[in-house]
Amino acid sequence: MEKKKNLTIQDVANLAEVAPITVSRVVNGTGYVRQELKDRVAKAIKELGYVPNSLASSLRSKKTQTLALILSDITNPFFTTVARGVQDAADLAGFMVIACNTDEDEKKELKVVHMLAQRRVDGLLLVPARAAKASLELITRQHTPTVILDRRVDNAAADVVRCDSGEGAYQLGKLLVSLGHRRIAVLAGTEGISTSDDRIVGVLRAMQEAHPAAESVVYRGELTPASGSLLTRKAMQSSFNPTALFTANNFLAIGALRALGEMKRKVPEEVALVGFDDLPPALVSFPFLTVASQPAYEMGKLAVEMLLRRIQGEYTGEYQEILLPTELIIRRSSGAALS
Amino acid sequence: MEKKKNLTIQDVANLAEVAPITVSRVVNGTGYVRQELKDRVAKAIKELGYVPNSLASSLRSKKTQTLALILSDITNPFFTTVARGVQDAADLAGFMVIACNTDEDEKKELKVVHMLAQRRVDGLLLVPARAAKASLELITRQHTPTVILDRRVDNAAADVVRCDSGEGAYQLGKLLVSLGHRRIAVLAGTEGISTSDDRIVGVLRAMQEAHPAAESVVYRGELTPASGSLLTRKAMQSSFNPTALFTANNFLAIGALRALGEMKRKVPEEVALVGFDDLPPALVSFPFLTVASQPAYEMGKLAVEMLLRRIQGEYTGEYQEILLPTELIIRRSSGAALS
DNA sequence: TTGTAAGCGTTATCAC
DNA sequence: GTGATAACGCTTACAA
Repeated sequence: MEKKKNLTIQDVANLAEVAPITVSRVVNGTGYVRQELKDRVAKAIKELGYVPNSLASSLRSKKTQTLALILSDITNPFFTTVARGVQDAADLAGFMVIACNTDEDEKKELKVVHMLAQRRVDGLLLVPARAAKASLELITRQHTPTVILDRRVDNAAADVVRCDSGEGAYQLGKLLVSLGHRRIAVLAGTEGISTSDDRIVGVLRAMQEAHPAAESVVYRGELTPASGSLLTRKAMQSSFNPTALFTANNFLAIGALRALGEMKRKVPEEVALVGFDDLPPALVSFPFLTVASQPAYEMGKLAVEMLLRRIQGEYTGEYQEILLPTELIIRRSSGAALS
Repeated sequence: MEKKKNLTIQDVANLAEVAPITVSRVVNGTGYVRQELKDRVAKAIKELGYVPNSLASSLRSKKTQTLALILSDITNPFFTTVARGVQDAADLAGFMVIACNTDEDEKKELKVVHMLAQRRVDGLLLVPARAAKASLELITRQHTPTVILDRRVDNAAADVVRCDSGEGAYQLGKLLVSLGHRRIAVLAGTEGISTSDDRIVGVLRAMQEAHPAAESVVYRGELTPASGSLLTRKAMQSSFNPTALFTANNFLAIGALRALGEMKRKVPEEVALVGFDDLPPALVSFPFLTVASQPAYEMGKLAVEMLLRRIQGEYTGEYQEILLPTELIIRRSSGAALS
């Protein structure tokens, strides 16, 4: 039977005939150490197969070199891409990332934030579930540097990285109007998710500006394909009889497309479809949807860079908001001008 | 300015007028504590807003309640789904998950495993990059309970959860043969990735069994859409002139489909296409690909359950391998029998 | 440039 | 049931 005892810095120190602190300095590259000692320590570390215990180190130094990413659902390709941006940027700086799902549930979110606070993660990247009130309170009390991602939250003690949802939706709305649409069904998430709220406002503004007589009906539900299908059926079967659909996120668009297919309604010939969030090129063989695309990977990367600046004390100024533009990508689903 | 000092168990103990260890017992639900004291402690915790420091706790108890998931690319929907299964199962047991990407690079993998070892994670879920030799050595030396996911590795000191790639590929091969195909191009990852290797063997076996005269050519490259496109062009432009394509993973299939579209080759009329790994329903409006589907979510969940049994000492027997079946899903891309 | 000593915040161990 | 004490493995602060 092997010994289970873990090697400590003391073991290395003994073998290298130096003090533990010297080993620490070599391992972390802090302070001055003669080359000869460095070599001896390095040799001892390799010989023993010593792996430093970062729990002890973190306990003392109050740094965990760990960030956490809290989002609604890692399964959504938009967030998956954000996550990859986060991980790559964290990696470059020597940080690891703990990723957590909230499923848009404020209670789960609070639970998760509490667990992360216990672990003393150095910083948080949060896609807030609705108001995220309790979580943000906890974060503030604990002084955990935080960047809010993708969404707006009022008076949060945190920096923000998000896209201009209103403007993106406005552009999509203008496009639909310019193509002759006067009756648009808007499918969105439940109230309180700022992206959905802003996007609704954006399309509606475009319609009202361009054509006072334009009508629209807003349908709200969860941000899932199933919900997208359901809302689409409701919209298409209502007396409203829309000629175009606007979906507030990618999953809603996928659901809408599926429902329209099942109802044998041709897109874009019979109904035009535009939405938010492009699907990653890696996932789509034949891009079809007209969308306002958000730079997901960049958002993740930027958010980490901002967070690290706070953590490392390079920036201590007021809370900032980085507002990124969306990109309008016109494809077949929006169709040509109505005849 | 607020005090930055974190509250400790001692502060709670003072306020509740008990010993620190009693607070610990209440927080962790270990040992007996009178209800009255429990209440006093709970009240003190709430009043102060005390958040236990799990670094200290882990240092002493040698448990971090943390698992790590190491995979090639979180951006691949197959792995995203696995990750979600992992996170949900870990969540249920009160564990958090650190997710890391290796990009199929053994060096990155080793680096990541080393960082995780420093953090003393309780267990590892590893999708090994090729042989993963160095990583597995480190893991073995550190006695970190590990489950190998999705792939085969020789003599690893770890349990395994994966799918029967050979059998799945065999079924797809049989299907193609039964549809009349005699010249099949096989697109796969580079040598050493067990899933690709096994799948190649599987299709080839089906072909040779059913029809000795059947031919096939294997094209190897990265497991990306770009690589899928490239290999498809090579295959289609060669004198081999295949009537069917077999892709060893989802990204290769997407790339193949894209290339075939650009080459104006109709699927399945001019070329049939079958592949491994279904795309999650949430991502596809109109499922089209004939595939051998792996139960990604289940795999993640099972792997965690297995790992937890090891960690909690409920199972100490020999290393096990759970070999899951794939599901053959026949859709339009494989076409009907050749005329 | 190197070392000594103390302490980070818990929990294991053993006593009461 | 509850508590005192030491220990987990490292780094800070300071001394040499």
